[in-house]
Amino acid sequence: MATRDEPDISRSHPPLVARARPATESELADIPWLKTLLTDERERAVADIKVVHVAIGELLCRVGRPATFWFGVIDGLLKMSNDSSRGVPITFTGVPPGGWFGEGTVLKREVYRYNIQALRKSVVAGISVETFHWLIDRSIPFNRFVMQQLNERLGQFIGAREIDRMNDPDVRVARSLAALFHPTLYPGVGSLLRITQQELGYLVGLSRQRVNEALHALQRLGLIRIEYGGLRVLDPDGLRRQVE
DNA sequence: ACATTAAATTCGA
DNA sequence: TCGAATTTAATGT
Repeated sequence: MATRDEPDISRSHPPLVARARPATESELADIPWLKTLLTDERERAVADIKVVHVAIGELLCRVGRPATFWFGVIDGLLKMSNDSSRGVPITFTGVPPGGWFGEGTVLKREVYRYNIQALRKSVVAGISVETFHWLIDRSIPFNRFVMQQLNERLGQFIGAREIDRMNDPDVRVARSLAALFHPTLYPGVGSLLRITQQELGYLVGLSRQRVNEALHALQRLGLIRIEYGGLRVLDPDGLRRQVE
């Protein structure tokens, strides 16, 4: 049997909160919704923001834990998976820098309904449920940002169902890339997507080799350009329009 | 699975 | 502190 090329998810849940620290200026600059707030709102939000560094493979939140934070990715890449406890993963979504998540569960003060795992060494920010609601109660731009996230994510999950059902690996990679590269939902991502072929493999559920082939196929179509340690998206719509 | 190449890190002056 | 040497990581076949 070949060496298992999955990240080790067996480590236990460390006290993330204990490791958290306030955000630096440059980290604050990477939080899209912060710019839309009024001065006093921004002050309160900034005071509440906690930043934590998570190691590769580390779990940020787990199904069933009570929601205490609204999370956003500053740097790195997270994998959101909604997998049944035994067996087949249902849905994967990548959360690149600039993406914020958990609003659904935080809004309803429920428990998390998915696992969040760091696909690479990442920097994650979070604000408390209390501050989240405080902002929801008074800032319209903030509401707009959250609503946009919700709406886009809904579309993503619907789209993910289709992707899971497609057999053609090239198309699966294309569509997954299109999902990752979503300017509205992830303003932090430029046209350059820093993701290794290995990571894409985890995300899409294919071997690294097959991903490599698929990427070259997409490059031949002029949709992307392969670069070391990542790739450049040249034609997001073209990726999205790939059909089996 | 293996060979090649890019990038990150170490180390010596 | 610079850059050459070494190690690690990613790619391509």
